[in-house]
Amino acid sequence: MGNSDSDICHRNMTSPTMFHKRQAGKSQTRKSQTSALKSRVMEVSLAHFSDVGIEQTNVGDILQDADCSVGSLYHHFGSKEGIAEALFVEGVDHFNAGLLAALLPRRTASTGITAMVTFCCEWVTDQPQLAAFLLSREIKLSELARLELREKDRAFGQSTYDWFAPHVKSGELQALPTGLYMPLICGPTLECSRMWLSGRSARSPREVAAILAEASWQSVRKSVRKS
Amino acid sequence: MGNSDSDICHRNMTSPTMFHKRQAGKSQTRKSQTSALKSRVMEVSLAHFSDVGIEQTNVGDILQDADCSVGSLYHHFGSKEGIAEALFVEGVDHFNAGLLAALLPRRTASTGITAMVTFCCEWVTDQPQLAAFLLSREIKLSELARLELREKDRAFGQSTYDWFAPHVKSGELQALPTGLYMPLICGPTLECSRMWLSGRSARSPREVAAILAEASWQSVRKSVRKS
DNA sequence: ATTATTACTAGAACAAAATTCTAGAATAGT
DNA sequence: ACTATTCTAGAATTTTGTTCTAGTAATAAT
Repeated sequence: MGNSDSDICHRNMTSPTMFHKRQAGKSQTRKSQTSALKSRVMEVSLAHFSDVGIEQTNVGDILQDADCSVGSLYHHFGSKEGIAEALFVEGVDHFNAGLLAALLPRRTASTGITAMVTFCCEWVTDQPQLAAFLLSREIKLSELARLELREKDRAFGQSTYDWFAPHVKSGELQALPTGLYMPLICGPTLECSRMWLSGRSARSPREVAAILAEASWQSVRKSVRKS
Repeated sequence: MGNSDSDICHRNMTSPTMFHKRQAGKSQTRKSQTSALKSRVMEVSLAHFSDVGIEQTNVGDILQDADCSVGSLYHHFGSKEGIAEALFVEGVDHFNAGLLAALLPRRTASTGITAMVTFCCEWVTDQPQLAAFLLSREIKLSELARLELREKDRAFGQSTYDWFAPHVKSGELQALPTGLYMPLICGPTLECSRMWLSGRSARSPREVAAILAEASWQSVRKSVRKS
């Protein structure tokens, strides 16, 4: 008798709605339900994406794990790639903001470089899933997102350069093409991160942060050397 | 009149063969036809993969561009990922071999490091498609290929370490955890490569090779400094 | 030389997965 | 109260990767 309600469902029932509200929850406002749904989808998707990649992740799993309907998902994100895109933009924002927050307060070149490298290492080690996803770069961004990202990138580059410039002028840092500071300072760290995230290395970025910071500093400082 | 042969084709024709031989070519040996087909598929696939990624590439396009049938493709590669896997292994072999060939003959630490960085820059600049594909790392390798790759990786790491060891002992290079030499030496270069390949930077790796080489050298040399 | 075996090619058929479509419910705006 | 908009739902469709069956060329075996 308990299963009566599933028995009476009509074959080929066309009306998709009857009693929804998957969340029996105490009728929160629709707005908050919606945003909860969106972040649930993003959270679940990130787990899948960073685990098996975007391609191997199937929408059905996301739907199930996030307890979301097809309609809702496509309404909010447009496509599977759309979810990836949202995650990507959010991740980049978070990382950039953190890095700037770590860098800008530093008053000397060497503490600034150290802060950058250390922040990278901490960030990657603390949120390996997001890091793996961002570094994987298997995302096909939409034209819109691409532009948005490029602008963010530009602004970020500008901010860091504004910090660098005085130290270059004062002779602490080498004068280099603008686009080379980031690769030189963060390149080794990112490479270590990739290796750790993909299991090719056992040492987490955090564990080697000090070495990386020192090496990066040596690579961009302007120094007088013996020999 | 010319189109008669397409008119007489039966509806629901079940026999798939009639007059094959897509290549009207002067009946080369089957063996060479086959290997030509395989490399055509790989070439075409690389172009697509590096352009839009593996996921976004669809098998139909590869089939068409390489003038290959579904059957042949799956006979030779097993799946879309199979093509990617073949490309990946081939690419890694080529890169590793080239790097070792550039490194091993060098007799001093500084010329060796310079040779490594320079080689990376040249290689990436010379074959941007393959480089972009290898660096994207969106390939889901089979268990078999994964093991094969890990072994190659190990052997490669060993070879480079054998070259480094004497220079570490002699005090020219810093003593570092084994896994850190590659990231420190090639990290900045790879980061620059990624930026150039994805259009975020205008300067090709080759153009900045000298700067990168010097910086990497400074980051791993053992030096006595003023200040 | 003839037959058996194997490697390869071909494309229709199939299956699985992404996305669209239709429609109803909740909310906001007037 | 009514209209417009946003959101949810899932069936229906489309797209796309892969399998299957069948045939051909080349090679090995007898």
